[in-house]
Amino acid sequence: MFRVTGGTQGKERLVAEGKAQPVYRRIADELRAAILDGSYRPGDQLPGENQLMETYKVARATARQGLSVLINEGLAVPRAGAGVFVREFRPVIRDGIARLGASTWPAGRDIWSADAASRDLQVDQVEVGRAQAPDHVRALLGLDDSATEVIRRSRRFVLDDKPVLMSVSWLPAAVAGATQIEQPDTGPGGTYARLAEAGHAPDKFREDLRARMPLADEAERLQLPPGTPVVEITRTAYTADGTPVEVNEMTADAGSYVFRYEFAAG
Amino acid sequence: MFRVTGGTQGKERLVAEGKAQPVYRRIADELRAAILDGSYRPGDQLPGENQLMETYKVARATARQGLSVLINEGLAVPRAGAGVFVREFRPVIRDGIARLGASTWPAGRDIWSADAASRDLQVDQVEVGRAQAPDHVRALLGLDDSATEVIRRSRRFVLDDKPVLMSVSWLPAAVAGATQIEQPDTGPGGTYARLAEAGHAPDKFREDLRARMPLADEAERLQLPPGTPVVEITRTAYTADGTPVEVNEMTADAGSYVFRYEFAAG
DNA sequence: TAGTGGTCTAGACCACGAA
DNA sequence: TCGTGGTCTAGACCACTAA
Repeated sequence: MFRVTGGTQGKERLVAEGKAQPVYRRIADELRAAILDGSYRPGDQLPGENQLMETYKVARATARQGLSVLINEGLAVPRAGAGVFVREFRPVIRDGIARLGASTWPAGRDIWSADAASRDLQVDQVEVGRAQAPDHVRALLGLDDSATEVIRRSRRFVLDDKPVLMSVSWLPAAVAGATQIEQPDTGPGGTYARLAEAGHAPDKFREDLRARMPLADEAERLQLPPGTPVVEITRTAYTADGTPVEVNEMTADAGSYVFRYEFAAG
Repeated sequence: MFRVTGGTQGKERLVAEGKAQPVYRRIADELRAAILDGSYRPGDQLPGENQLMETYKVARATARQGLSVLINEGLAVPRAGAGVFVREFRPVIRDGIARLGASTWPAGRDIWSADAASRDLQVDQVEVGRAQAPDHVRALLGLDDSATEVIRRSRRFVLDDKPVLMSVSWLPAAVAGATQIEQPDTGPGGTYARLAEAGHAPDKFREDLRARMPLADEAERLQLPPGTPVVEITRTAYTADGTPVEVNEMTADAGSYVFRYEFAAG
């Protein structure tokens, strides 16, 4: 053989195993197993590209591809210049239905260490003003073409110096115009208290949740490492007579949240 | 210059733009913009590796890396031997709270085309039997060390020939033993009807939702293309006196579901 | 300063899908 | 059969982090 550069070889071994497994998958599988069985704990440094090249006798790109599997699975996080580390997962619980007193519910130990109270939550990048409602918001608010002006409130939430959620809220100008909702600071009780004062008290809520991978700009604004999905929540508030008065679109770092809903049987 | 092989060059252009952007990101950005503005529609084929190599005068690996960005963002799906295509998104709505009659709620046009009724749902890979409860389930069920035996029911749901959800349910043997819950077919009304007959009617539910990337074996069982997160739902059912009687862990294809919760204000 | 990941080149062989 | 993506080699230069 006078082949000078690469090409795939060594399939014999793989075939002999009965399963044609690419090398990079074997690397990924072994690292994954070591992470899941606790050989590497959250925060630990994993073997890097150079070490994997030696251990498995592969080219840089192949070692890299093996690591990229774990990174895309969200099990590992790369830090340029430092190494690849096992991801840590410490979410906050977001209670979708706050009205149910905690006492109503059995204590039931939590899976997640919910020390939310002791954490530091900041609000950031506040933008408030009038705007035209985008199509899907217009549909949800039931606005006809003659009244598409809305109050738009955009904010970012930062937990312990890490951005965790972006929120954009739309309210019909006919409902929320000329109230404190048009100001960055909505005052005590927030938007819903102001809506109540204006005779549009929210009475029912709908939340639609969807998970997907972030676009590049979302990943940047939320400082998401690769392998981190976002949860998109579309919340619509209705008055007692069924009129929609607010649509709130939230984009949350999936690694920072557990979403909890509690409800009674029919 | 007599450099024979690679290395990074052409940074001049990038610096001139004021932002050092790697080539593969520029490729990804331009393709993404074309997808988002509708130049490519869901299902359309995108330019492949070979074409991108020509268009941008880059090596195969670089073109590939550009495409991988879109694939990991879930915007594109690769089909070996065929090409890379714009992803189609047609989720089903899962209603977390079924008790609220549809009539209670304003019609409010849906964002998602919810034609769930006309789709074909199959149940698959059913496994029913006795088992030891894993630690976190034991904690949620409040089992002490003397009574850790549970009924385990594992199933997979397939919608229109595409697996969309895996479900594993655990019930204390003391509660569900010697009932039809131990059989693959639980009979009319299902598990909850049998629990009610046995004097353990579920009265309250808690659902904890979390999104993450699938592990390799989950991606395989759910036939998930890369760039697709899963939603992990941990549902606990309690009787009226607060005793937990079931824990159901579900793993759903995030691309197939929108999760909906509706509730009233406090 | 030494080591890490990030980006890139220029090739190669393969299995698979569509025509 | 031909084009596609999937896997792999063997290099290179860079920016960044940590000691």
